[in-house]
Amino acid sequence: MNIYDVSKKAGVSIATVSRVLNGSPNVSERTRTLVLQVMDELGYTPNVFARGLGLGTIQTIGIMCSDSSDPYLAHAIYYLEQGLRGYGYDSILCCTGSSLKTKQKYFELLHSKKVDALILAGSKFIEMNPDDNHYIIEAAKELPVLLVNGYLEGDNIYCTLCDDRSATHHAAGKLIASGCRSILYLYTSHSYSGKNKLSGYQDALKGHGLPVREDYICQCPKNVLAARDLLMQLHQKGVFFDAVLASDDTLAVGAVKYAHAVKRSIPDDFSIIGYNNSVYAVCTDPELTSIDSRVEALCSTAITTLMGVFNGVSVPSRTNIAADLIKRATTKF
Amino acid sequence: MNIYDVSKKAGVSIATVSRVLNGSPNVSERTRTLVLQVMDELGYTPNVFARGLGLGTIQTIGIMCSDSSDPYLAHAIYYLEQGLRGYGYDSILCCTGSSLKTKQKYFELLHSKKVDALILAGSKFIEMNPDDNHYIIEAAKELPVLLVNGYLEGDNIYCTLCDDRSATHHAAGKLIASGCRSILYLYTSHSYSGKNKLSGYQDALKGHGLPVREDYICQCPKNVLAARDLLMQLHQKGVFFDAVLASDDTLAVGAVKYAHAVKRSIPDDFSIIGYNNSVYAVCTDPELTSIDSRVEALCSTAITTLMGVFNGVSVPSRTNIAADLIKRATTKF
DNA sequence: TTGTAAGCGTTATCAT
DNA sequence: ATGATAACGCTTACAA
Repeated sequence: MNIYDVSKKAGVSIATVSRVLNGSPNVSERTRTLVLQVMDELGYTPNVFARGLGLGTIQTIGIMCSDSSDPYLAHAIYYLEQGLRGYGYDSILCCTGSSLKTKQKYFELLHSKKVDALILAGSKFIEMNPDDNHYIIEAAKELPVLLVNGYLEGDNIYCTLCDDRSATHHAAGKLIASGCRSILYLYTSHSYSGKNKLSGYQDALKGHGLPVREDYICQCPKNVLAARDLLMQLHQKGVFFDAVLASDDTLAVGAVKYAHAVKRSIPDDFSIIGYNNSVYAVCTDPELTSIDSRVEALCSTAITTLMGVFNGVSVPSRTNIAADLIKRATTKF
Repeated sequence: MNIYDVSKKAGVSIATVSRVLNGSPNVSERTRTLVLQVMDELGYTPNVFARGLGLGTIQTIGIMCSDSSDPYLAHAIYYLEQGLRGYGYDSILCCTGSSLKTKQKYFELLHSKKVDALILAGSKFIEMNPDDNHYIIEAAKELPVLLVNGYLEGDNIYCTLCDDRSATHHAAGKLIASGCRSILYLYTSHSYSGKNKLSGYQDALKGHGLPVREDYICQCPKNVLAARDLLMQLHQKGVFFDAVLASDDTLAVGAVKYAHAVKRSIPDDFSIIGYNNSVYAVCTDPELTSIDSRVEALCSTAITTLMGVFNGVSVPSRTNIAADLIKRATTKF
């Protein structure tokens, strides 16, 4: 079942069939309907490989993420896949893990599969050491690379990101304004966005004349119980804190559980702000105040940008989106 | 940069290059290393389309799921993608939503993309009306179809599923044994697995001589707050229940929040069991007792089965996996 | 408006 | 062990 079968049955040449297939205007209405009807009768579907061979493209975007089971990335994947499909593009997904080596390997793999563009979802793809990002810059010479919540400068590289720095700056400011003086900052990783979040927190403290104490900046695995236990330890060591600002809702949930365990009252003498405004934020009692990083907007902007690139429209190489602070019950404001 | 360039530079024919590419034994060691070296120098990568055209396959599996942002499915996608990649297969992902029409559309789409097999992840793909599943049976004539946690009988269709019926049967039994007499069953949808879960619950009640009351079987959107509010309403209406068995952890979290809101003590006068043993189970205080449906095992079994099919090995058309009951703090046992 | 024929880069089947 | 060459099914000049 191929284009020849259709052309034979319709009594036209394969070129005409191809034209119908590709919506060329140079086909008489009569022939077009005839061919379409024959296609339908035969249940014909064009062979994607042959088409890809001829066109050098296959309407497919490669999406890389470190871990599709992370709720933030899971949502991103959802929005990306849906959005791309709306433009007629398929998505091929790669979960890379977080080692640089595997990231590079999958990057090459997608590249060799001749995807039309590559979307790197999440802030995990940009390494601190600039040399380690070189492979991305190189590859961008051959296909557009989109970063969703990551930043890298380079030709044919487009970034859409949430203004994490302002978000934590604002959030920390609100905590301070509501009376908190010893705000613990909990984070999971030293990514690009991780760095920004941290600096927002630090600047807010400085801006209010509060000391930035290194021992109030704690790294923690992205895990509810790990966060709870970390806070318990700090508590037992006698470290005093009256608020937690977390780089992820998971950690903030851990903070709620810590407060329950040691019977501190939220938000009266202990405030908590999470990040991502995920379902987790609403699982706890009291429910979490959380920063909404607006994944959906991020993803749809990324896709709009990509389509612009495909259409030769001039698009910004970097788009910033402001975060929202969703107030719930773990803060006094 | 193609096979001709390599053949020219290596001074051999393209056939030889192709043989090297495909690891044919009919190549002298000298020629092989020479060709490999030239490939390396030229940075040659074979064109996937041409290859697909010739072979009719592209080492890619289509994965369909209703919503990749659902934690259960997100995990499934992760395990499937990783597992398939381990066998050298790419995954192309489709999030279908839950309407039959779009499911069919994406099914056709993946089919037309000539994926080597189709994996339907989650129980949302099997409709109650047998006619509506006909398209799957038809398509299975042309490529293997794998159901992860769904069941459909048909040629070239392979199912791996969690024994949901036994799981809820066992869980409800434990609740009854621990003194609960009015167990509310909360569920989200009438899928295949949904039906099984429900019947496990019903049989357990019957088995213990307890009445199965229709008004104790409640449908609820898969949403923490919706579940909480539903229980609040029931409570206000004066409906008495001393336990909730939920078809999803999300609903169980809602039950915890309900208990907090009306100040019922867990587990002393109110027990809760969730389903899926997701991160949600550990977000609440007290933490949820939950049924672990063992997605990872499900997915890896599905992949093993698929590879068996590809290799012409005889594989079971249906594999059942027993669930675990993870005891935490929302139950008395 | 339509048809012919030359690619596209592989794999596979012949010979040699 | 190696080389010619015919598929594979499509797109796209170029001709008509």
